[in-house]
Amino acid sequence: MIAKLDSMLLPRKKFLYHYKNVRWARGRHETYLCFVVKRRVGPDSLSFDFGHLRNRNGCHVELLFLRHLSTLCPGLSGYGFHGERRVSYSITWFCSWSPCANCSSRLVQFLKQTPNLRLRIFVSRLYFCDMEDSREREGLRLLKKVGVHITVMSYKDFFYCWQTFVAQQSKFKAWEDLHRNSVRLARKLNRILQPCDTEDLRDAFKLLGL
DNA sequence: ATTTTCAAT
Repeated sequence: MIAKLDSMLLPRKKFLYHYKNVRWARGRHETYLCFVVKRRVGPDSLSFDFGHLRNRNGCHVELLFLRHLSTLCPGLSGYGFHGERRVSYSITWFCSWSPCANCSSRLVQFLKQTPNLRLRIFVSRLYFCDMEDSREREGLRLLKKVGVHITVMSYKDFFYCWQTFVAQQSKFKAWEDLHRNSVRLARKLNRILQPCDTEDLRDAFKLLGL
């Protein structure tokens, strides 16, 4: 049992390499996704599962996760006796990259027809989000729109992941600039998710007295 | 100052 559990844990070096939130993440040709699944059956029965995945064979890790979802979340789809959804799940995942445009749109599609699933996404780095009009940025906004909470990982999140998903013998030690990078990325994500329709612009102008 | 990105070779 212990051995099985150990093999589910992420090697220390892999975690540090892939989750490092450096500005120029050269050579990260893999993406890791650490997840926690919570299942609510009755008013107070709560169970718990966790693990990690990485992309394989050209398949992005988010889509791989969706493929595993029915096994991970029994009773997620389908209906109970009286036509009501039977089981509610909440999933939190921590991904080394934010989702690409295609993965975002697939997730949005899935979540729209699965209201009994709540998803919270933490990301270490933002994937192709430099251009103002990038499809990746739009994808993140669509995720927000269907109720996904997307957050940039901070020290406490890396710490939690280290405790939960990593085969470690030592306490988590922050790399140089972890905090600075996290703050920079969080600001960038906020700007991306900031609603910017005309209504809001009008309010902003009013506020500025223009 | 500039650099990368769920590879492809």
